[in-house]
Amino acid sequence: MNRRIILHIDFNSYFASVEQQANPFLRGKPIAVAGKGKSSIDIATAHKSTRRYNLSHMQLERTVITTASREAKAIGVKTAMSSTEAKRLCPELIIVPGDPHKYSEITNRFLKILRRHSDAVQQFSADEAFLDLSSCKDYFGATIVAQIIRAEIKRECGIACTASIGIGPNKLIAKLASESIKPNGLTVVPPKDVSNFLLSRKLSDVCGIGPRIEARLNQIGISTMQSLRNTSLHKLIDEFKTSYGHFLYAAARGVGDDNVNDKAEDPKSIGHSYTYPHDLIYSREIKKNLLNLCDRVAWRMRRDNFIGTHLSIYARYAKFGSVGKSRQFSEPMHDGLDIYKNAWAIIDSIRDPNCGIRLLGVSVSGLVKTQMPKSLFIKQQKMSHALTALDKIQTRYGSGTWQRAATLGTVLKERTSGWAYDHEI
DNA sequence: TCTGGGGTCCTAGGACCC
DNA sequence: TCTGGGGTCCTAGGACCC
Repeated sequence: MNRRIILHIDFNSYFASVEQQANPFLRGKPIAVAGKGKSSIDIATAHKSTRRYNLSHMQLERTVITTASREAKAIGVKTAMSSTEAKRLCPELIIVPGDPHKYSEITNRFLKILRRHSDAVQQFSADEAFLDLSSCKDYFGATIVAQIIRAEIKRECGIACTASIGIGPNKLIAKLASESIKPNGLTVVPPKDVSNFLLSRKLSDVCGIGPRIEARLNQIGISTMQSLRNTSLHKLIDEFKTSYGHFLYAAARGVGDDNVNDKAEDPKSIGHSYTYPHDLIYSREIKKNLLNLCDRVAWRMRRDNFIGTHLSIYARYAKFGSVGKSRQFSEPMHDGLDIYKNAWAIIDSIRDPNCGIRLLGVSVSGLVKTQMPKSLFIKQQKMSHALTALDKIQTRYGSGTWQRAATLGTVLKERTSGWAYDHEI
């Protein structure tokens, strides 16, 4: 029988740990990472007056905690808590703006370590991965590998970075195991222990059962893993449809996917969204921020050689209603202005002119990998070099140091030959 | 209890085609 | 013009993950 041994590894307080590793001043202190920092036009004014390691009041208002350090968690600061609430709870909390580049560097280092120990490594998120350790003789052998991995991470990623590890016969059990002891845990659940281990878990511990599903399960009298196991497949399918019903039935029995897919798959969509420090009211400011988002999406598409045909736009209003619309286009998009042109047509058709916009989102899907035409590619390379240089300036001097001319009080007007800037406003 | 930003997958209904 | 079945595409919305 082809029995698998799967390891799941999860960095503890990942972003916060990386920040503490990078800056000894932050070690041992309650810190939290919030927002992405320096990511949009309108954040600029909010950012200028801040000290290096704390977000301004204005930025604080509309960001949530992405990661809390161990010290902050001890005081009750949690992921997804609003920054203002976190600060109220823990006034000495140091809030650090997130730095995705820094984290992806550490993630690459982390994945490199894992690949020394298995050919099949599947990255699950920035700070989580699955490894197929079926080549180990038994669970004891896999446990030794886990200890070596942990020692290597400590040595190569830094003392502040710790990880929890779970080992089990499939991804479902391995992940539940790694989450059962934090931080720095190592939990091994061989097949003979799966049943008892699973019954000791809560419904919401299972990856795939969120708060809504949990509430629905409670409503039909299922509140524990045991009661889920006692429920017939027929009843689960009746309540949750075929695919999800089968998932729940299998999960209750510890049956899950054991295929560690080590091929990095192409993304299905590329998007950006942003919550503005001030609500966007006028068409002009919506346009300039929309163009900025479209530029960022297009930039990533170009960088990774994607074109896309499906565009989704999302807006959240100041009073918390929201609208979303998506549309399929026959002409593939790869340019910021193309995306902007379509995005504005969509948003203009659906938005409520009486409501300020709190959040704007742009996402392109229907992605196809393509080799750009050479002339276009050279042009884009020049543009990409320019943007890289501009990004560096922005990183050094703060957000808003540069922006497209079109977003400086001008709007775009369509001409027969294409799009042009026009001083309409 | 509505507080981000990056994603994924699933379902349902309508339109359209053969 | 109506009726029926099977299939696909498009769009909206919901739920989940970190």
